[in-house]
Amino acid sequence: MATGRPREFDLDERLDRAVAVFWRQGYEGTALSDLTAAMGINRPSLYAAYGNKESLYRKALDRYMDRGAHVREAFAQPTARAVAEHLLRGTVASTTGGDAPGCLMVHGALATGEQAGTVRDETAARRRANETALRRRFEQALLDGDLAPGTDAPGLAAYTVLVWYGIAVQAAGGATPEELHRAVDIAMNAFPAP
Amino acid sequence: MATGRPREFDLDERLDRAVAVFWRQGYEGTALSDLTAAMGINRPSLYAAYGNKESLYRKALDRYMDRGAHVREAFAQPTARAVAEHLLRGTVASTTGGDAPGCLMVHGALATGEQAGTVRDETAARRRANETALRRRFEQALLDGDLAPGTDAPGLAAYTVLVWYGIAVQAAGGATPEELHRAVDIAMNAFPAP
DNA sequence: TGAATTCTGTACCGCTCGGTACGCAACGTG
DNA sequence: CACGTTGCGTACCGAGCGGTACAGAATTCA
Repeated sequence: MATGRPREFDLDERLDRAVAVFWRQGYEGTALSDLTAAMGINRPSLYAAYGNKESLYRKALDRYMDRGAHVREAFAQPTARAVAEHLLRGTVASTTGGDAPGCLMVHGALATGEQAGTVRDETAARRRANETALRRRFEQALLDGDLAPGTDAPGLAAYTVLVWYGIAVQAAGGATPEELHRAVDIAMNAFPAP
Repeated sequence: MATGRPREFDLDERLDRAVAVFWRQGYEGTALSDLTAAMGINRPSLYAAYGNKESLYRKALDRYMDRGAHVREAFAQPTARAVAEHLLRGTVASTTGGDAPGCLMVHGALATGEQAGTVRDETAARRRANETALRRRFEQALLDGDLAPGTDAPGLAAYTVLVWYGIAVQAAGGATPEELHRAVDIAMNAFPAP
């Protein structure tokens, strides 16, 4: 069986560049020509390797979440409070650092036209998945005795992601890490003490 | 002096419909054909009355902020804590009620392509203006003795808008008012007590 | 070396985008 | 009623969109 001409670029490395573009410009603000220019490949190569624009966006979302190391690290923290603080501090860092401001899961496709409805829903579903994971973690903390009995774990999860995504919005608008860390200082006061 | 044929529609009433479309779909997700269909006017009428798409969007932003009664009401509350709580409760109501989910100032143009850069910056500037206004209100509260001396008023303002915009993001993803109110219950714990 | 297979680059497709030219209709004024 | 002025509706514009056909180049296997 013949294998054919080998691909001349690395799939993941070019996908990272696509992530950066979607991150900066959102799904609808990104044209295929933006993607091909940033990725350094031609259009047919893009289609052969990643499928159409929507499919590429989904792959970019996957890649983005896989690379969000601070989220995994956060969930591994020993206490609910540490989980939340690690998450929020890490979010400040990742939304104001390097590639692009903000968070792909927030402004990749927050409000869109009808055509991009499935993309918008998919992005929203991933945000909800974060909340669900956090709620489970907090419910575990309740069982562990790490959170006081009677603590509203779902409410706490809703509150935490809300701050999370609020950070992303403000970062997209040019907020500085210092400013956001001060806000996180205050946000942590809402958390049960220990 | 001759006055010419009178306009056959009400400027503000049709502008409200444009607000609803931008609110639902964002700036880049909204085509002119979406606007003309929703507003019930033809394209040349739209251009004559409101200017081009970008100009219409700005007018929609103005209209949206003018109609955001809960924000004005919030700023008139007697204490800093009441200002914040009124603001957040009102945001929950307005982002999950009637017209469209979320907040135009958040997802009207959060991340965009280069073409819409000025629109994105304009929208971000309005978000910053909210923060500035809130900071001033809190600094006044400090002078009033309503906030304890040494309280971080800018940080508190940054925190409050962060929760504000976080609510908008979650509402856009389909969060219920009950869920968001529970999160606000917790968010208020971060506020200095009285 | 030749056949089969796969990637690359050019050049193109139909469609929709934001924006406008132009002729007609509706008004106030003389 | 004639005129100037303004809004309305149709029909159109160039440009850019997402997506693809096709021919040539690069590779493996027989």
